[in-house]
Amino acid sequence: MPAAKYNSIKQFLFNEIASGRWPEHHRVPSENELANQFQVSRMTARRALQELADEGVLLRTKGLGSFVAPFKSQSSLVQVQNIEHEITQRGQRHHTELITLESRESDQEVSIALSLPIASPVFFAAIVHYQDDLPIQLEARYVNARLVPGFIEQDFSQITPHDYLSKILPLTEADHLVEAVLADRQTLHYLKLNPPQACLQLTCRSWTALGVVSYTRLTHPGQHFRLG
Amino acid sequence: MPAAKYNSIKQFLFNEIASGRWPEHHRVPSENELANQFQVSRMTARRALQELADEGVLLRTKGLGSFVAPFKSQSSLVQVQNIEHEITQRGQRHHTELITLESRESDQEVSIALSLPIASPVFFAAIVHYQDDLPIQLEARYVNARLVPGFIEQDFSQITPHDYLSKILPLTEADHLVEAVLADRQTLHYLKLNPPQACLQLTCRSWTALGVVSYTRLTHPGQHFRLG
DNA sequence: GAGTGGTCTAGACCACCCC
DNA sequence: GGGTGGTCTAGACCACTCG
Repeated sequence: MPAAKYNSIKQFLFNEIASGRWPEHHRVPSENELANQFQVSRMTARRALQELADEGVLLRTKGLGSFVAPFKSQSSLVQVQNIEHEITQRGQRHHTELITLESRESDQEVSIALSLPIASPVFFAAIVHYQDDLPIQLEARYVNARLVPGFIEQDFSQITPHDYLSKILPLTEADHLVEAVLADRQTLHYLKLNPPQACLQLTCRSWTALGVVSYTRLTHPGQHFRLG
Repeated sequence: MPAAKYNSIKQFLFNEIASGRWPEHHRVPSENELANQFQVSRMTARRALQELADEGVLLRTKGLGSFVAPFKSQSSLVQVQNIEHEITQRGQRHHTELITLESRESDQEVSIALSLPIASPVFFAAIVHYQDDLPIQLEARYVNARLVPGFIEQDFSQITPHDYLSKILPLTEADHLVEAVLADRQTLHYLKLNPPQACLQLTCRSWTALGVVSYTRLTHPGQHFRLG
């Protein structure tokens, strides 16, 4: 089955936004312009714009046009992804320690989570977040390299991965899984804990209209971290 | 401006469902049937069905038709309080073991949680919830005795505390705290675990307009319980 | 007045499902 | 084969915004 025309147009529009060529509040082509450009009827061009508006990517105003919507920040659970904000808002100091940042091929778990074929190019980042001098979060993040090719060139001592992704992409949604786990050897080491140690572990996926952007495991020491 | 036709059709469909005349999985009229019935084009009838499907009210299958979607249960976190519902919905058997049900005087922690003076009359219930034969939740619940005097006379092998409270009171809200803890001796015993064991612990308070009704600690074995 | 998005029409072809 | 939903077309009228 061939790709639907309205979907091609959606992807074109989304790419312009995701690549940064169209910043927030940028005016996007009108229904008629897209209809001419893609040689489709106005109803088909309209559907692409309308669905992106439904997904929160565009804002449309009668008589004015369609515009790139301001990129969303977080909802309640996503605050955990934005731990820097959490910490600084409490008046404490946040800093990070970069453990690794590298290109990998997706294994089975990551492929499933990111909806990619096995051995697809992904980036992996591991970072420890500190609240004052207390290690409070171990972040292990896989990113779809095709959707965010610039990820691996970032300086994650200056910006957190979550902030970086939020700035360049309109993240439309996220799903979360919360569980309690015993810290393994690496976690004990990076979070400077002594066994046995219960940790609160969140597994999150960030979405855009084009698919899953990142798959992240956030691990927190149980005695220093609660989710309200 | 007159009401949009597609909106009138949406409201008609929604009313049939909300009134109970069309139960879950009931087949709703097809696009062509609605188009005839309301004297509109198929595209307009289609829009009504499509938007209701986007909103999760209908499920549509090519070649089959459109059907009333199963009604949503409560939000994810509240499901935890209603673990019986969770378990039975997954097609597994739920039963409970009552450990204790007694009158107490509130200590400092409970007094603060229930907004009561110290040594106020409260009821305390401890219950183990089983999923099939696996202990999956240890419930420790304090209830404001003044607000729910009948609590202590209930048979909690027949009804869960949460169901009982939901039935006699309009619970307006609940707040939750999620943390990871190492199981203590009692928890290990009642949940039949071997140390060391990480547990996901939820602390919840249920409110009505009159004040805090109950203060509950729900403890789940980490390897058998996730929060989605 | 020109352009925009919002609604609507009367057709069309297709893939899918069930009989 | 007949009905369903999924996609698409080439028109139309409207209310709105802006210059």
